[in-house]
Amino acid sequence: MAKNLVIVESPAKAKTIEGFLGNEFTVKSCMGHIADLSKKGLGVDIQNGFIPQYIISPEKKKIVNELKRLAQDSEIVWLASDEDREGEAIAWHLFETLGLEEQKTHRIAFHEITKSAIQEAIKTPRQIDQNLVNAQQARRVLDRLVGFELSPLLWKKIKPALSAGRVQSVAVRLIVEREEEIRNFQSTSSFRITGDFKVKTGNKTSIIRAELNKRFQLKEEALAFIDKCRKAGYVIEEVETKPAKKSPAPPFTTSTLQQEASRKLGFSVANTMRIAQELYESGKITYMRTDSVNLSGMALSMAHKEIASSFGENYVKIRKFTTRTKGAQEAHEAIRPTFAGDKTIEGDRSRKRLYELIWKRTIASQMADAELEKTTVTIGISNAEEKFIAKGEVIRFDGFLKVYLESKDEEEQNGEEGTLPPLNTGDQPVLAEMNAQQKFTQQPFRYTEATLVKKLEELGIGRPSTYAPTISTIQKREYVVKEDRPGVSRDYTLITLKDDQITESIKSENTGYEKAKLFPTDVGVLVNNFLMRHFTNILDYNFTANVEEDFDDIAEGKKVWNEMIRQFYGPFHEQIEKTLETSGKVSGEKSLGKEPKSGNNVYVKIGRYGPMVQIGDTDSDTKPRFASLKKGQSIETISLQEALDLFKLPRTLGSTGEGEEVVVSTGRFGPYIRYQSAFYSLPKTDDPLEVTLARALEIIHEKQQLDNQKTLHEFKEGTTIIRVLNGRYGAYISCNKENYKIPKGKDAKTLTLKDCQEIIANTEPSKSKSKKKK
DNA sequence: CAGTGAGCGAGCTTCCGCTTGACTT
Repeated sequence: MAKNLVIVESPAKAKTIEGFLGNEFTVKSCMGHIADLSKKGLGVDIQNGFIPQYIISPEKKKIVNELKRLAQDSEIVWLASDEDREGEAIAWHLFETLGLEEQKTHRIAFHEITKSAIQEAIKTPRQIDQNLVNAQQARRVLDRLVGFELSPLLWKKIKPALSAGRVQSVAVRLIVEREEEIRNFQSTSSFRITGDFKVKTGNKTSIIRAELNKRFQLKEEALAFIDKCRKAGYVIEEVETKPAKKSPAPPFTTSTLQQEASRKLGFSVANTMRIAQELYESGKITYMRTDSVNLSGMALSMAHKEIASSFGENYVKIRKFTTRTKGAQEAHEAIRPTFAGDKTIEGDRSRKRLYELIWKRTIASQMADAELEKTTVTIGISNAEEKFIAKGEVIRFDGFLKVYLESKDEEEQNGEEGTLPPLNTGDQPVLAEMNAQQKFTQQPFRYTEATLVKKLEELGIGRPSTYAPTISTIQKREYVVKEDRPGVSRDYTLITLKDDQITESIKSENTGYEKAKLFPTDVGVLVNNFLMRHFTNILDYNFTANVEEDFDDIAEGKKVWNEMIRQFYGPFHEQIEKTLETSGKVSGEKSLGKEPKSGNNVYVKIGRYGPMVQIGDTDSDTKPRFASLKKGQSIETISLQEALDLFKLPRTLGSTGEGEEVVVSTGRFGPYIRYQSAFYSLPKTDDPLEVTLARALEIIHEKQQLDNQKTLHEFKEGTTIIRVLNGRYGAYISCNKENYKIPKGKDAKTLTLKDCQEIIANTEPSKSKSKKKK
């Protein structure tokens, strides 16, 4: 038995470190937090100084028991969780839970997984920093109080199973407000003038494109200008050449990796994290949940060597990047390849692509600046004040551009500049063509998952480990949806001057096309409005930044943690109580008009199961009728006619010879046909409002035939039916809605009734997802 | 996997931040 037990957070890390330390050391991982607040009630004793009620997380019990056993047999236990707030709390929970003794416990930390860093850490152990632990307790308790008091309020006032929290509610707010900006956006247009000029250099003629330094609001102004230009001459008044340089972006953090993988590879943030995890576990990259842009000395020298040997020493420039992110804790290195010499790796396509992205970004970050030459040419017009400006760019030294250039988000994009031929002041270019194109101002951009992460990080909200889960939570709660939306065609005016002829034409362009963008739902808007009205302070974009300052004070011992919580909780809880009393149920109800044939009122609102239409009032003699809105419909935009159309289902199509009714309706999973108490999904090509009895029977027949192919055997035994079915993972036995695996060595095709009964008697039914709850 | 929406009320839902499970219907 080793004399020393080292506990780190991640198993992959444990494996690496074990190799660095001698056989006197056993290295184990605790897999993150081992204890958390109890989920029964608030998990916080509010009456007695907000004392947290911790329990060992059920899924960690096994690990804790093993660590307990190992700790008892060790002379020294080294708590090597990350050096940040959460890591300190993990160390403290380990200390408490494993029943460690102070003399035999050392707290150590390292920011990079290298042999020297770890040996250095072992030489400088310290005690657990209780102030830092208290800062974490304050963070944890605050989040619990906010989440577990706001959410139940929403259940009472809006609908069940909703949620709210310090992070997710702000994420939803950003999306709701962006959508409002877009709805209120008024597009204006102006005319942009470009001129294509013929220039002679030596005996070669080339064309350069220049843009007028003025835009015209009105078509008439643009026309008048162009008309004037028919008689004009042009002269190059100035050629200005300036050197410029471009520098590489810093190495990846979690947030920038998610952004760049989204822009360059089209990955969702969850996908990026899943693949990065695989790369980490197989030892290809360093830890993927980090807010640091720092690279270890070893990484820098590896990068140096790689760049020098691939591109030459003049391409090397070792740089130290500093983090500017709010609240960064920098417990890890930046995300980088473990071995800079591995340009690529084995593995599937997306793993390879993500790895290469990380490799390029890391290498480029240690390469020389690119040196450019920017040229601006000013062309004067003989009969007008305005000037045409042509811009060009030449790369004199490519530097890091040889490897990698960071992509830009939509809002940052502007036109690329090409090269210009050599030009001289006094040259007289000849106009080949001039265009005035009507340009519209661009509406604000909707968030993608990745640009939302970027925004959250700017606001200091959320952590590398929570960006991806937060994005999926707000989608799971159906506050926002990620969707593609087709664009609309828009006409614009184009005026062209060519061969002394002015022509005017109307062209059309596609605008507003959206791919994988985040849109708020009706429920998202309603919940946001409710929270904004009653809990403005929690939804404030600066709320997190403000409480983080308090946490910092606690960490430095300048504030008492539960005193800070008490000051927050008093007014917060009062606001909860007040809202419970004063606010009625909120449904976002909107009147659409009246149903023509009955004269009853038609409403749209949020009900228990989401957005719905209601015909008739609840206090009238007849019961109102209800129908859910379809996917893609919204309270905001639905018309009276669309609302009434929702009541055309269910439709009875008719009956078959056996007197069984065929009914078409729509459910949670789309339109379906019901016949003999069985369900048949309607193909997308069929409209449930139009489908005929004949067509429905055809669909039923097709499905039945498909099922027959699926069924290998069918045995009837009294009332129970035993089937041998072909599933996605091979053949299995189905009986009384339970499924049974067929043992290896038996051929499904030759199974008899007796065989099946034996299998059923001897095997546990497979767990089905639908009934894992007690 | 598929009918819901008034009322009655039991019993359920929920936070953020650390980390990887599991074995497929």
